[in-house]
Amino acid sequence: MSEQLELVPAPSAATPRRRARTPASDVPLAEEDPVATVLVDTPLAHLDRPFEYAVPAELAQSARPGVRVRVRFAGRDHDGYLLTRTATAEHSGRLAPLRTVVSPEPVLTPEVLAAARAVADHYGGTLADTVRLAVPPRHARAERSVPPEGESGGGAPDPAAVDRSPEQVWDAYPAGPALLRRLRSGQAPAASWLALPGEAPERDWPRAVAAAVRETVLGGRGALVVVPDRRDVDRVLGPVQEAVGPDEVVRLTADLGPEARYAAFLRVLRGHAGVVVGTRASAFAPVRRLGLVVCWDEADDLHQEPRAPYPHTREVLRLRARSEGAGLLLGGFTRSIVVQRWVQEEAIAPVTAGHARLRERAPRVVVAGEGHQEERDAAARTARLPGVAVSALRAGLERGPVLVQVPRQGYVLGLACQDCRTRLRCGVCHGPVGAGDRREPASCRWCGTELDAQHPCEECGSLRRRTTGVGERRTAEELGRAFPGIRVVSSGGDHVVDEVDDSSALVVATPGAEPWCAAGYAAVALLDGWRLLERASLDAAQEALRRWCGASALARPVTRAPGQRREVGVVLCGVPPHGSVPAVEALVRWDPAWLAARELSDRAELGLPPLVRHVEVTGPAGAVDQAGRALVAAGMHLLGTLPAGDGPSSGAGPGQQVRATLAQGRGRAPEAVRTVRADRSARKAQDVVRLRIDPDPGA
DNA sequence: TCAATCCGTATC
DNA sequence: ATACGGATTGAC
Repeated sequence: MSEQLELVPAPSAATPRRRARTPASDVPLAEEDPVATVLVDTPLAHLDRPFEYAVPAELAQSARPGVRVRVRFAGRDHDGYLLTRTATAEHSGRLAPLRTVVSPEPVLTPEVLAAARAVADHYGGTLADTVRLAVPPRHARAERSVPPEGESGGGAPDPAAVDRSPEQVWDAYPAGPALLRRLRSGQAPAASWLALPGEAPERDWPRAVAAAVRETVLGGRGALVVVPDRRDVDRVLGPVQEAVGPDEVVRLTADLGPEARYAAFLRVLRGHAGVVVGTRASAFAPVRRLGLVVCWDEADDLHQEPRAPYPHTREVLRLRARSEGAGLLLGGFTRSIVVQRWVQEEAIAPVTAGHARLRERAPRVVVAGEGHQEERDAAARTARLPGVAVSALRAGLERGPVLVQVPRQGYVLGLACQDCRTRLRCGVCHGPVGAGDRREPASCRWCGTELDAQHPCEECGSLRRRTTGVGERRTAEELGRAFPGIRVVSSGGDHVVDEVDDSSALVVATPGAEPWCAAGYAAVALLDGWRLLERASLDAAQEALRRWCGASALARPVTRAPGQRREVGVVLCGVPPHGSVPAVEALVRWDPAWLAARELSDRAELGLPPLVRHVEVTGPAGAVDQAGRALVAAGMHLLGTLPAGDGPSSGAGPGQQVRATLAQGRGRAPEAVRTVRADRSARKAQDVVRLRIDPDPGA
């Protein structure tokens, strides 16, 4: 027994012996530039600066700027990026050697590094966090499968091979031709483009994007197109490939999976493809000689990155365009308040259609309950599907598919009495009772008290209930009955339908899940408008208009013989008369810039974001309070603190989730946020606190 | 007076 | 997470 213990010493016997640290002098170092500055991948905000390492001779060739390396840092191995090679060190102590060069691929290009720096600075975040968003995870097999630089394919496209579309898509916009000229000639125009609705497929927005990309590529530069989701990528990809040749374009989305995603990244990095079409993660793609960045539907909150430092696509692209001398095209059917501000400051130029052209293209919008014949019909205003909508849909169905937009997803389901239809109220505080979805128990939206199953209706005493605010599936069933014999297509949530053909069908969809229809919908009904308008968000009006316009723009292009009355294209249901609701008025007049300008001036008067940079702090009350104080000390001022998150609240203790909003005062927001982040990380604060600068109000 | 231990801070 | 330096403590 004892003999065995001696032969095989217990592990503990070995531990007291200090592991010999290899001094840098032991290893022969690179003769030229033996010092490397390394961006160490650590989440610690107070260590957000490059560190210097010695370059062993055997890594002298492979340790080039931009490569991934492994280094010993704080007693542990960390990943990092080699930033520079220098002859002498700034650091006075002894330098640890680089452990390995993970891959000789210089994945962090100087341009992307500069962009990441600018983004990190703008958002008061760390460079390491930002680079993590910019460079996809390595995949060794993909590295072998993509041909090396300069080999096969690639190169500039042959201008003669590129099809010149007979259609001049941008002629509809007075500033359009100049925009294309400047992209072609290597300049850096910046534009807010309000896309025309009701265009035929050969000149709709994907074609316009493709045309702008083509001019850029023909001018010898690359382009980057960022859209909100996968479906939009699919819609843009074809026209762009047609415009510049299929080999010149890559699709860069997270849903490709790690290998395909890294392979696509490498095709861009190694210069095989000069054009990228992707979702927000592709905003940092290392496109060479970047000449154009496009952000489509820039007001969609999918462009807001949910990971620190929470950059917004339009801001990443603006910073990239500025540092790389590229053109900037921010497009959509509507315009965000942020972009409206840039337009008014003349930082970017508006690219919009003339009035005549717009009048010709915009769908005819009717607000249910405002028609003469319905003036006295109270039911028309309150009915879910008023008579005007039914007749517009019925007429449309004779010519093709019709679209019904139902704003359900993500909104609270209400409960009402089955017998008298009175809205159910909380027994404790009289707040509205509802549930996020059918599986969730119903609770009060104000105080969180769960609904007592025995709580009788306040009006009639009944215990029977029905849900209000019906989901798009049930709406589909109901409408199916109202239009017997018609095919019903339902799209939303986990069953999104990408496209429908031009045959008659009743298409019921939630906002953002509307199937694309190449021929255009023969009619569009927007239901339950109040549901969008009543969202408890600063930008409810803007967001409502964005969703209405998004669906309305899918309506069939207006074709009308001279003198003939325009058909009803869009029926908006469930809103108060439009004179009093700006978002409704903006839809009817198809004037998104007007609403954006109005919202912007409202906020200017109140000193609200985005005119003043602001910081949102979310987390446990105690930690948020502490961070808030630090921000106030750094010159910000507190606008307010609200309970955060849905569902039953857990009382008012320090652990309660809250959200504080602060506005920039004398101090600069990024520095203030950086300081708080560094401070928290140095103190090893354990609470999860999220600090966001200028977050999208919808996200 | 010196070693063992604790604590705060930097991490190359 | 460690590792290190300086301060503190405690035994002689």
